[in-house]
Amino acid sequence: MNRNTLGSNERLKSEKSITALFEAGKILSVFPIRLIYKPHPTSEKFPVKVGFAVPKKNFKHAVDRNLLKRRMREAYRLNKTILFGEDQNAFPGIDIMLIYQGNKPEEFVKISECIKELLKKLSIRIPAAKDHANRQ
RNA sequence: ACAGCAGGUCGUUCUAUCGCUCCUCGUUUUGCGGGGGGAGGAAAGUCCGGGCAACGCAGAGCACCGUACUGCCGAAAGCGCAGAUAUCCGUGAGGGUAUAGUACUGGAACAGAAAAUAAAAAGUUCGCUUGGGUGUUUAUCCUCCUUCGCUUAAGCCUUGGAGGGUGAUAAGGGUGAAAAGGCAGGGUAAGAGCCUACCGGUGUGGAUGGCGACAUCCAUAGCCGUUCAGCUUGCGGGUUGCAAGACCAAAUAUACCGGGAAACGGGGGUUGCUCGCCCUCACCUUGCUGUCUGAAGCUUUGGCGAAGGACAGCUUUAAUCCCGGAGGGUAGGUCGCUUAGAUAAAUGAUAGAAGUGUUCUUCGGAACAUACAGAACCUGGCUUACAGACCGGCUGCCAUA
RNA sequence: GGGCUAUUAACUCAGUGGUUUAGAGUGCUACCUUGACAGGGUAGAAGUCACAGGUUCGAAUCCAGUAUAGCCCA
Repeated sequence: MNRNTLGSNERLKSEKSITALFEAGKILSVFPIRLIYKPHPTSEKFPVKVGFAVPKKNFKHAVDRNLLKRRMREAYRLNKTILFGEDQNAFPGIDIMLIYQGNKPEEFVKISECIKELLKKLSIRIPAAKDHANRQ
């Protein structure tokens, strides 16, 4: 049974990893959300690490930025099994950053749909990467 | 009741499911379970303060910055409360703004005669005297017209006027943001605080009230100027800030460049400067010269190009040592840090119900909306944003009911 | 989070220590010069001095507020 938790262990926190992610990551985009990911092999129990960002340029007030980050985090928490199924320990390590690109705040339903679509796209790509690694 | 004035308080609530973060207990081990805590009046802007931390710390003077009516509160503040004076807005309840001192120095565009010393362009006046002359230093009046009288006439004399010259004047007019007390009488050729009375204001002395700023009254003096800045005086201020700072861990290479190592000298510390003092031979600041760079753009591809910026030399070389730059490495954790306490940063999401407001209504209800806004060391003020609700005061002219 | 700057013509910058005219270079427009360009010369246009307040007779300038852009820190 799955509790759909999202503790701090599943959060992307290392500044080093984040810098590497922005320099060498690959981009998927479903407006108004952009997803940046980079495979990052690790032996930790929670190999999938995710971060959320809303640019200050588009949203001047901290209230709006917090609201959008909370909605994105909630949408990811409820739908993350789309990416790696029930057992994420069998999954190779990956770093993900979700960035809100629009300049108007959207409702939770719209954000949830976007995140579902993004995670589906990502899950199609990742096994390919895994196979590529196995061939080497 | 309506319209308004100032002040104060509040600024959504409940249920279910799924989550986040901190503390604690138990089990135990990358966790799970129980219990408890988890945004604001402005958390915002960072405009003033205080705590705290690092640097620094014999002393004196100067500079610089801030501030400036009075009393009280306060750790302190450019804060608050209560008041004083002046001025503006409002019918009013009330609200806004300003406030040390003026000995000295400078300024007040344009316009205007003049902008605070002085002078006087137009205007006003031009008197006394038969005349000479005086007023007034030179000069001692000149020209024209009119009129009474005398005379043949020239001319003499008288009245009035115009222009010029000379002297007096700053009242009135006009200019301006601002024109040097107001009004009346006297005075004068015309005028003027030139003189006088009253009023206003200033200084000095006194009385009363008030803790005080100040207010009221009396006497007296001279006859009275605004504003801005410098300046002076009192008071306060070391600088930088929790990304301060302390400890631990991890990692790497010192390659290269520059400067210094004589000690009559140079430099540094002393919170910015000087003296004095101390220390040191690391460097800092300024100036000059030179080189490079330099946006938009132009170009015949050579260059041109404002402001600005950077570097070097003025101060020997090598070894060695020291210092600085540069390069390389690490960029993690704990404390600081909090009865909210995170560190890519929690305080939430979904569904339903209630409350409030607006609109529609078939009076059953329905739809929409529910402000400003999110802690990052703590804290006192200020400022700015804010749907609405409540509380008790006060005011009302044009027409309040 | 904290500490600081700036905003003036299409672009890059002056300016003012309060009033007279908001200027310079480049670019733009027109004309002259040339057989024609470039260059040169002459003339001209172009500004809510970021916004909305206050002080003042008068504000690009002084005062406080708002907005936008940018810089620094371990």
